[in-house]
Formats: sequence, structure tokens, C-alpha cells
Amino acid sequence: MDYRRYIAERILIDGVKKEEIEENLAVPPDSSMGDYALPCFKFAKVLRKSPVAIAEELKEKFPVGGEIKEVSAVNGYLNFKVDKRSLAEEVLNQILTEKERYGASEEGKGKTVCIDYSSVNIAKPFHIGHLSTTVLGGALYRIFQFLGYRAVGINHLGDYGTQFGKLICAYKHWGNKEEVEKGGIHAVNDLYVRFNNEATEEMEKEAREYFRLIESGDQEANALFEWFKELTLSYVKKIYDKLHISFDSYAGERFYTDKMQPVIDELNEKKLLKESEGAKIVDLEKFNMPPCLILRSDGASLYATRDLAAAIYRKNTYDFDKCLYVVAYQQNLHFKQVFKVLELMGKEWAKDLVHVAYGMVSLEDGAMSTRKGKVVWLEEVINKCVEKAYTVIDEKNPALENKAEVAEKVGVGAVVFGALYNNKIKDIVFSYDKALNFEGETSVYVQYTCARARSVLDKAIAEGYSWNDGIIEPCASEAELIKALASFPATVKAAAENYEPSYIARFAVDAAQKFNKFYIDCKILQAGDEERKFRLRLTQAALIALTNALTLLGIGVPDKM
RNA sequence: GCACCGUUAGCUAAGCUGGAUAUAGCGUCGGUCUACGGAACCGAAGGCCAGGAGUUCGAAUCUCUUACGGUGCACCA
Repeated sequence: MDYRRYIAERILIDGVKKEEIEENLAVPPDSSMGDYALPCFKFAKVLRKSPVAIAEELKEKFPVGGEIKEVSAVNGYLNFKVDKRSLAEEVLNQILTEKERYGASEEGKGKTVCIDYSSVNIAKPFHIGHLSTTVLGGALYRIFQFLGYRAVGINHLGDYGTQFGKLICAYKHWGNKEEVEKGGIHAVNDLYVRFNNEATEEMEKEAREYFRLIESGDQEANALFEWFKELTLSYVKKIYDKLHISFDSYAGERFYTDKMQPVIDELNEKKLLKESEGAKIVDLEKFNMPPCLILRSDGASLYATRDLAAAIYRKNTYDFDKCLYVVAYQQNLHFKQVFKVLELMGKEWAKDLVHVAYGMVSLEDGAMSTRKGKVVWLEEVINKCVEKAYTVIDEKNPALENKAEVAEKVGVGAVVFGALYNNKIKDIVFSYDKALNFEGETSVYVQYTCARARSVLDKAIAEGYSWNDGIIEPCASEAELIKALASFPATVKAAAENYEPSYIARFAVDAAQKFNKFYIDCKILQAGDEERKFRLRLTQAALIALTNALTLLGIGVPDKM
């Protein structure tokens, strides 16, 4: 039921369109005032009457009955109360019919969205700073799929650059096979860190040579590189599995090695390439931006060159309707430049490229620094959260059967949720205190709420109850819960439009709070027949909506915890 | 210096296209209490929405400006 339209269609104001009335319908701050409100101040000028009088008049004319049960005029506002009973019936039917598809839609049918996220660097372990892009991208991937889009997840590997020459050089000097095999990616990273701290000028020179060797296809250099890549990918895939993250493509920077020349040629043809200080650039001064560097003075390509090639490749390969780059805001300028260059190249689809920028993660004592060893590994955070979850379960529910499995869902959920609960643009200061807090506005709270709901439903089944129908006039806490649940489809849509999974996280907490209120206020199993059936339906609907929300975020929902 | 972003309760944050008394969680204080799961619920204290100006009937929300903080600004990615 579209109440706004319903109301707008039944209000007549001279010289004001229905659409305008519909747009102006707001939600009162307190639901005891009403479910919808029309502020009448705007119409005062046209009608040459006071808002109070207008509201009063409109109230008299409004046909009460049907979907709107009550209309009142208060201080220039026209307040509407909807028929809660029919709203309840409608919402419950919808949720219980659509189940795990509740909130989904077909609006993206036939459309493709590419999502570039996580984009790990070869030879570097995951630290807490990589969490946002991974988990944001993963959530957006699911959200777009849920809305009917074809989603293409791309892990744009950081596998190109002189750093790999350095790495190979460090390995040749200080490393050996056994150590790396034993220590895995951390051992590789240690070599890289050591290089940065101890390398002599001679070694720096050597490193550049090794990089050149990789590029020219030297067998030994490439074998080493591939080995490091393998190590990295098998390491990150374990973490991706835990976080419920997957990709359709691992085409990283190296993949574009042979795809950059055509771009450079095209830039030349279109007379966009200029020589400046020995380098080749695209001048963006007209657009109030520094130039976009395409080729270094030694002829080597740059980050931007590869991103241009990648964008074109993606358009050709996937024919996307939208291509998202889930990358921290440090790279705002870089993407602005790349998008502008594509636009100048005449790619009309440049408008479909979106930099989904998010804030940085720092530690309580300042920025992270791999070199100083001031870094928090993601794996460690996940492990600690899972351990903590296990301890709490042991304490609160020692008889639980699959403790480890549940602890995994709870612990990982807390990590994911922590990264998705706030607006993505905000910087985050990581602290274990916060990460390990399982109370209040957390995924654990939502999961707990789900377990509670499920427990009631299980008991109802055990008692032999069924609840295919049953409707009563909802009380306040029931009505609040229903309204919250009803907002889920719009929430999913808004989350996609704004690239903000946090909307869904906020929905989950809000709906869980309303469920808990309902749960405390209303007896479910001990209620009368009709009430019980209604409340069981409501409980099941809440469980469905909450489960769908957490699932979209990549968070598991244990049956018991 | 220029550009972009941020600034809301002690702390961490919501607040979508301007609307009625600014909303939560954590923390603090005080309750519920023996249950359909207390990882819960209720209440209290706590705010010149960074400062100023403007637009408007109406501004946390839009515009300008100042301050503070963050990020970026030529051959790293």
C-alpha cells in the first residue's frame, strides 16, 4: 500500500498538484501524532489563508475510512493515522509469502554492475585497513544482486610495480624456500619490510633490474613472483571464505600490461596527450585539476594508465551499466582525473563510473605503519572476536551443541558489522574494546534477537500451534514493529542508490529493537488464540526481515546462540 | 597555497530530497527480575547540532564564511 499516494489522491488544494502534495507528506516525529503528516505552511501563500485554517479545512473534507482511520489538524499540520490492522495484514502477508526474497526486486533486471573491491596487494597480508573495502564491496555485491542486477565482483590485484622487484631482491639476499613455506605470507612481508629498512643503494638498483626482468618475461623472476602470488591468494581466500566474500574476476594490474598501448594510442589520436617535463600527461587544468600522468619520463606506465585500460576493458567485456570502485577517499583525485580523461576520450559511459569512497582506519595511537610494525592484522581481529564469542557462549549457553560454528558466526559478524554500521565516509579508529563489545547496537544484538524469535517459533511448533492466519488490532509496540519491517524494501533500495550498506545495518538494529520491545510487551504463546496466531506471524516476519538484512551484509544467523 | 571530506550528549554515531519537543548505543545513576532466551527491557541525568551570516513561514539539514581536524595535489600504487 502506497499511503502517500492514497492520501494525496484524496486531498484537493486549488492550484497544487497531487504530486506536490505527495512529495510534501512527511512522517511526524512521534507516532502518537500520526503515521503521516501534511505540513500546510507552504500552501498558505497560494490560498491566502493561515496554515492552521488550511489544515482545519482539509481535515473536514478528508474522507476518513478505508486505509486512513483518523485525521487531525494540529498547529498547521494535517495528521493521518493509517488503519493498523489492514497495514499489519498486508505487511505480514507480503513478508511471509516472499520469505528470503522479501526486500528483493527486479528493478535491475538486464542491467550489470561491476564492483571493484578489496583489491589486495600481492605479498602483503590483510590488515584492518583492508576490511572496509572488502566488506563494503561484498555487501554492495549482494545488495545489487538482490535488486535483480547482474553483479560482477572484481578483485583488482595490486600485482604490478617496482615493489615486486624489491621483494625478489630481498628474497634472493635473505630468504629461502623453507622459511617462506613455513611462514607464508607473513614471512614474505617480513622480507619486504626488511628491504625497506636495510636495502643499500646497490640493492635498490638490483630491485629495479628484477622488476624489469619480471616485465620482460624472465623465467626465474616470474616463477618467484607467481609463487608469492599463489601464497597471497590462498591466504586471502581463507579470509574471504570467512567473510562470505567472493569474486568473479581476479584481473589485477598486471593483467592490463598489454592493454595500455592501445589506450595511449587513442589518447594520441585524440590529441589529448601532451609532453610535460619529459612525461606524457593529459592536461586537466581547464577542469581545475592537476594533470593526469600517463607515461613517466622513462616511458613506464602509471597507475592511471592501468585504470584507464581497466575501465575500457570492463566496459567491453561486461558492458556494465555502472562500475563501482570501492576505494578509500585518499584516491578521490585520482579517480576524478581518470573519469575525466575517459570523458575527454569521448566515452559516454564515463558517467557510469562511480568512486565509492570510504574513510580510513587508524589505530588509537595513530596511523598504521607496516614498516614500524604498527599494524593490526585482520586475521588476528577475526580470531579474537571468534574466541571472545566462544567464551561468552560457554558462559551463557554451555549446553549449546555446535559452539564453534556459532562462535564463528557471532565473532565474524561482529567484525563485519563494525565496518558496516556507520556511514562509509567516516574515519574509523580501530579498538579491540569496541570490536569485542557484543552489547547494544551490534550484530550480536540482532543475532540474539533472531535466536529469541526462532526459539518462540520452535516452542510454538512443539506445542502443535499453527499460524497461517490470525489478525488483531495491533497495539503500539506491534504497530511499531510492523512499520519497521515494512520499511525494509525501501531501505534496500536506498542502500543501493547511495552505496550505503550502513542503511541496512541500521535497519537491522532498529527492527531488532522494536522486536525486543514487542517481545517484552506482548505475550506470544500464552495469548488468546487469535492473538497468538497473529503474534507468531509477526515473530516469523521479523525473523525473516532480520535474516535477510544480515544476509545481505554477509553476516550469518545462528539458530541458537 | 589550492581542492575535496568531516565537525551533532562524556565517548561512538543516526538524522534521506528543509518541517512539530534533535535520535540511538556505550559509559554514569536508578529500576524491571525468576522469563515465550537478562547478549534483554524501562527510567533519569547529559545538547546554543563547531562559530558567524544568509535564503525561508520554518534550517542539524540548503548557500556563503571563519575556525578546527583529515586527505590529496607530477613521474608510488
